[in-house]
Amino acid sequence: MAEEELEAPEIHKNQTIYINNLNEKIKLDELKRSLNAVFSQFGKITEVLAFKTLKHKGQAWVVFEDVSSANSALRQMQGFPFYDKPMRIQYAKTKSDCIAKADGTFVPREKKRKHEDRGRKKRDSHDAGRGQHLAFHHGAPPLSQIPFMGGRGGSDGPAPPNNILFVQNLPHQTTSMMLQMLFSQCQGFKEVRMVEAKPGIAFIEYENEMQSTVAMQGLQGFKITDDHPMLITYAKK
DNA sequence: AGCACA
Repeated sequence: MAEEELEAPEIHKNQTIYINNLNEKIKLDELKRSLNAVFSQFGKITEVLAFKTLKHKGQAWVVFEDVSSANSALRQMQGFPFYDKPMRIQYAKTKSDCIAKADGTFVPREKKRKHEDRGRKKRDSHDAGRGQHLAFHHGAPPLSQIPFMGGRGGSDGPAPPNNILFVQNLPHQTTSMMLQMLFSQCQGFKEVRMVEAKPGIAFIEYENEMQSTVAMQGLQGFKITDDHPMLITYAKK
């Protein structure tokens, strides 16, 4: 008895993760860019998918090139506060089309045909247009501004730039000295303020917004410990 | 809650 939760060895892993409990107020385009921003630290992302239909609101699929990336993303970002809601992450149930296409195993699903005419396999061979995906520019993050601070304001969009940054998801043992060492590397650094009453968060002040923005982009998702990628947003004014 | 490939 008393075996510590041995994770079932038979979870069917997938290089695609399925995320739900996402903030539904966020526009799809922004949501996908933010997901790309947070998850690209775990490996190359092939595609991020999200839909706005009723059945699919608040959910997204992030397709990695490797299962190992998906695996660490799943474990490390589980419950990560994202637009003020903890992400719930699982492996996707099925292989993503873009992966199947690269595999050569893609078989176009027929949409609700009553009679399946299985006699016809149109040009099945190995067409599959390989390499038509890789939709994301992971090498050069397009995040001129990382927008997942919709949270408190939600519908009013991302918090406006601020020379003060708000950092969340810090591990408990974080000290202001650690943060100072990290954030003082960026131009314009002024000071770190931690809130004793609230572990896990900090405020980092820069001389101006340009500088705080650079720092945010540079340190977004930085892990002081392995299971706590920091989430940096602009502080509310 | 909700597992798709628009």
